[in-house]
Amino acid sequence: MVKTPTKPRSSCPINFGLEIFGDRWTLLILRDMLMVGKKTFKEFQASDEGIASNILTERLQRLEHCGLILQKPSPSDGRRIYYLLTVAGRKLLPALVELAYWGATHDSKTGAPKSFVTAYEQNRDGLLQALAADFDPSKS
Amino acid sequence: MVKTPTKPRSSCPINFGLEIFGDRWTLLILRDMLMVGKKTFKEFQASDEGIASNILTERLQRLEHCGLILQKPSPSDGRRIYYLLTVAGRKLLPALVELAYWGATHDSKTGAPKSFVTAYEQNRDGLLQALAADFDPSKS
DNA sequence: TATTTTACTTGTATTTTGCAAGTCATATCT
DNA sequence: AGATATGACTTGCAAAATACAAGTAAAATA
Repeated sequence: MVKTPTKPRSSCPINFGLEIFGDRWTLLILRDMLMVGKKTFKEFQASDEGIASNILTERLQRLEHCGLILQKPSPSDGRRIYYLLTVAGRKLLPALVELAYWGATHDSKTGAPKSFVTAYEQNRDGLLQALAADFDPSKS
Repeated sequence: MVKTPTKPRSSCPINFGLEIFGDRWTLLILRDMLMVGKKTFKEFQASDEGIASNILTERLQRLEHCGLILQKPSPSDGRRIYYLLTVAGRKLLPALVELAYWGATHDSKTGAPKSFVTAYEQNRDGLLQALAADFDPSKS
């Protein structure tokens, strides 16, 4: 059941984002797509955080509904669906990178690699471009 | 009742942030502090989204618990508590700005001022510095 | 002293989430 | 071809989070 779009609480641009991914799971899916290159249900399910399948289904549908991702069946395997980012979805990369940098520099037990922090601090633009190029779905 | 910190789902730096503000309300409070300059319970409650008082109380306590904000009683009015950002909290500004820019450029009905989008596109660093200076709690 | 303001607290109904198990179409193995 | 496995869901139910309305207490103002 796809959630019928409800009236936004405000016209704030941050609230606009929160109404799409203001929960504990959606941003993790976008992270997996934007920064890890994951594409399938199985791959998202396999992430460390352990999302439940019903939640994953609901979030993927919502993201598609909101125009951040789209489905494309695998040409080689009829069971497999590729979830790919739209242009709007890909534009979230800078926000995700900022969140990742904040977490990497404020969590004393972070698992983020030092290389990420260094890359951000020395050449943010280069990091963004490299990540954008790595996981560009137009190359899949 | 302050939520006792539970074991993180993963060591991902994005997940670290989500466990603090991965809900529909917390980031709005941080927005109000970082970009609007709000400081009191009453001011947060007055925001367009209409947060319930019990939720606001719980979120303020959680943010304090996580070290993103702290309380300081008003010197002039004993009823009033100022909620101020810590250094860690202030460092979330770039992430908030990215989210705001994304929302401003992807919501066709956005209430974000054109000047914000222009300022971001022409001089992101300048915008960040201006916002940081405007709402620096060390000046309150 | 009486009223108002600020920051909560309490209670209850509703909604969302988490977990386990099951379904179903497609694919692979023997 | 038949049996088994895989990928993407669906269902049912308990637990937790959220929304809404109302009430409380300390401090300030009239």
